[in-house]
Amino acid sequence: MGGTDGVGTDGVGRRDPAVVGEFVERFAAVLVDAGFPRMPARVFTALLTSDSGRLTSAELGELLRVSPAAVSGAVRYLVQVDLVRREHEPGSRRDHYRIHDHVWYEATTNRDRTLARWETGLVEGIAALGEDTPAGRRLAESLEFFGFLRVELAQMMDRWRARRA
Amino acid sequence: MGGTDGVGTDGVGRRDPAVVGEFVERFAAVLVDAGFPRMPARVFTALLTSDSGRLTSAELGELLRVSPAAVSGAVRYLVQVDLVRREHEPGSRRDHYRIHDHVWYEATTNRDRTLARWETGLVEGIAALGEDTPAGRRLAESLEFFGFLRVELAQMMDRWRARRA
DNA sequence: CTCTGGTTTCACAAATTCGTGAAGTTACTG
DNA sequence: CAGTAACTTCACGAATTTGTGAAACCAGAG
Repeated sequence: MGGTDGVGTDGVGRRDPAVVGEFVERFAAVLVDAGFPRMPARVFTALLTSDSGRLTSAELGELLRVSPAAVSGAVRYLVQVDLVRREHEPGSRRDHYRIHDHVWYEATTNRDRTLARWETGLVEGIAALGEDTPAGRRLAESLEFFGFLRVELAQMMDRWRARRA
Repeated sequence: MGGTDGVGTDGVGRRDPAVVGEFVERFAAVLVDAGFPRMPARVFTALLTSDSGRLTSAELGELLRVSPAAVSGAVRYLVQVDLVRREHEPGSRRDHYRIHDHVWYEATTNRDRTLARWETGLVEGIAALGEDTPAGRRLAESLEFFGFLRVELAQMMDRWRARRA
């Protein structure tokens, strides 16, 4: 452990590990009851609150007091959903995990994928119910809403990018 | 059971219960791995696919093959998060549960509440980390993003309302 | 005021999820 | 070509969640 990064004193050095740790737990809890699995939520928050935005598996384990196996699983999930990138440091054995520079941008993109699944689901539903039935029409309206949402979200993210430039 | 509503033949009467039931399960599954608790997801989908958009506890139980207790719990959750309204039919013992006319509008409003919690969480985090640190700045940016998102979502919903009129 | 249909609450059992320890893999190092 | 550090996978035990049956509870009807 180099002690140069995220865990110990970094930059300004006014970081109180106890306070930060407590915050990590609180914020992770919020994510959890928004539907996040617990361990990924904790790892994600740990990364979010690291100055470098980039920690090794070992550092995460130490920070959160969990086994390497737990870190491994959580990280797999986060990479899967594109909130975290694995960085392979060519010439070292340690993997680093970096939170995306603009995480929330990525997160929104994921939302898009979920939305798409909902839409195909709804299309099936409309077929099953018949589009001329009240229920069918309700589903059709839902479908339309999601289409609308998808377009709007894309435009919204464009605006956000513009604003950040 | 009156047999007039949602469950049996309604309106056009071309509804195949087996097919619909299968769809309910599939779509509920999609909702589940978007973070929904299972039973609420099933009840919600059942309501979504009923022609009347309004079913009794008993009808839901029969439709989904679950106990009254399970329905009770699921419905409590759905009312809690404002996706379903309880209707008390003055002069009868049966409660009816109605899906909101424009469910997704309501759902978005809820999202707003969640967003607010995230924001307060982030404010705490910035305090814990110091706003002059890299991590603090990352959190601050996140906070700004969520603020942006909240405003944009509101405007978006206005546009949707407009479009539907 | 009692009877009865309907819903909710409670304690428990079943199923799932979660995290650990230990063994297994992979790939730098000497 | 070992030796070893780091990560991953696997099987298991613990804890949480989920749904059920049964009893309690409420409210309308006779």
